[in-house]
Amino acid sequence: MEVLLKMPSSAGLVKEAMKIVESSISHEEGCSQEARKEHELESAKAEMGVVREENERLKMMLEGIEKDYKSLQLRFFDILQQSPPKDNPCKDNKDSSSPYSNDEIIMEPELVSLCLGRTSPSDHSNYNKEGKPSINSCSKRSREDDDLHHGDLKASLSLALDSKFQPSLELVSNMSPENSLEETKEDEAGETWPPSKILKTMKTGDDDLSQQNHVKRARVSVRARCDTPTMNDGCQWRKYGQKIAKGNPCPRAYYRCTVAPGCPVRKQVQRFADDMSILITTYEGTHNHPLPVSATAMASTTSAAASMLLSGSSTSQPGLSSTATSTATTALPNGLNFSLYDNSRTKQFYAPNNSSSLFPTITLDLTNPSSSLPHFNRFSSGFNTSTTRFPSTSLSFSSPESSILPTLWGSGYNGYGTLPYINHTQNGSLNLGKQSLLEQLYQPAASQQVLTETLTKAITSNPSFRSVIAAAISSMAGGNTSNGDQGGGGDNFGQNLMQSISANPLVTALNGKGCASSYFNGLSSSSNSEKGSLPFPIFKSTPTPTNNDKDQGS
DNA sequence: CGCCTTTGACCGGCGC
DNA sequence: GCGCCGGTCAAAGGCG
Repeated sequence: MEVLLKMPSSAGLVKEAMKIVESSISHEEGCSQEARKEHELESAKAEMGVVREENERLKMMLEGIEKDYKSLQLRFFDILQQSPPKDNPCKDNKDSSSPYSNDEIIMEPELVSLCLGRTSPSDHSNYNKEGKPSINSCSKRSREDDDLHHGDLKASLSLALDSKFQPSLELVSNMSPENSLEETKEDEAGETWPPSKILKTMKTGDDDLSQQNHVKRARVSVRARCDTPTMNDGCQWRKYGQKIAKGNPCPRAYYRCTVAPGCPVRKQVQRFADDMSILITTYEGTHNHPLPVSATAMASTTSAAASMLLSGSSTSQPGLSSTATSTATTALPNGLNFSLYDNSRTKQFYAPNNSSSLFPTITLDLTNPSSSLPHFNRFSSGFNTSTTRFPSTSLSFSSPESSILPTLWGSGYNGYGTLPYINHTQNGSLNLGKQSLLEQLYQPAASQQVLTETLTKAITSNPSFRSVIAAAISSMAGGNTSNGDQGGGGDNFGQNLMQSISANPLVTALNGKGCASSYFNGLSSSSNSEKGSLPFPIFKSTPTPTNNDKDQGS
């Protein structure tokens, strides 16, 4: 639009120049060097003609751009008008003829569900004595959201940084609660993972609810190298069972969140059969209580991954699920690769066990492929991938070359250099090849431009990818100044994200230093209320001298 | 004493 | 209908 303002002024300058030239012509009549002057005049006129032509071309271009802009603007408003606010499931839950109706809402590709484990104590008031969400609070919150956002396709990522520089992480997704898959699960069924006895009553009472509950039991499986029985993800867990699963000599342990009574979140921990050093932790459900700071990062990541999974499982994303070829790899700038796998053809995904195939499962592979796992395909061996009722998705952030963020990911088990390695193989696969996204995020400012373009492409190409990026960034940054601006439209999400990244003083400091670990080290030494633990203790596995299978938060 | 783990039993889903 | 398997329960015992 700057050009638009300048163009008329430039045209005016041309006219004034013409006047000056003409006046000079009349003024200099009768001079002795008339021929020379005329020559100059001719050349000046020719020059003016060229400028005029160029001016006309620019005007034409400007008009075209203006037309395109207006048409796009009109289309944008049309889209906004054609997508009215989604009804709250608390309002019309009984009206849903299909049990998947709410899923469709959740899986709206333009919506980024990042409502994760609750960190705000105020939210705790929304739950009743048993720690279960109350319907009233649900409807209340949804009403507030509706009033606030009027159903706009808005999403914003807010990284809150409190005064003590604690990594108080808050992911704000300013959609109505029904767009949060896990919140919906809790609100609808009252309990995400109801015991079998409760399920019995639910079956007799409301089949729709049970079906919805069944459908939405998305799981997030995290694979990480860990020499301890479990990963320390910040939450408190109580072991309630152990089983020998078929096809794996290592027993599978079942844990239940004990941070708050009645918390439906459970996790399964099992060693990878082919590589005992790899621990497979499968999370299911949503915490119905404020999470410890140390647990928010993992909750963010898993929740966002689950959101990505569900969004991809229902919406056919052109270029991802509908690719005719089994595999398509797109090389993006700065070494960022997108590998798209058609899961139904290549069976590239893997499931930790057979049971996971009963539910949509997303796998976050935090192992370093270069260390002991030469290729991702290795995971697919030994797993039953033939009878999956729900597609599985695996996400791996990989940086085989170097070990970045060792403090972040591998503080407890140094030397593993655990790196996120993304493969999205449910509908598509996201392979962050030589350089992981996170690594790029913390590169020096020299590649900032390329990074911006890369991120913009990635964000805009796959809406679900936004969730993962947001979670990853939030997991890394852990804190940021929140300007409270939640009015960013869905189209602006990527832009807002980039602005958040660039405006983030932490990232700025990182860019200045060019070293993430130094930043995190400094952060960890600056202030820490978590008993000396790092501010991002996800996947930190504290070496336990005993054989206890404890996985208590730090 | 309270919390935790262990472990066998039980239940439900699924395939044959 | 039966067996397999995953998931859960709950009693028993251990530990701080």
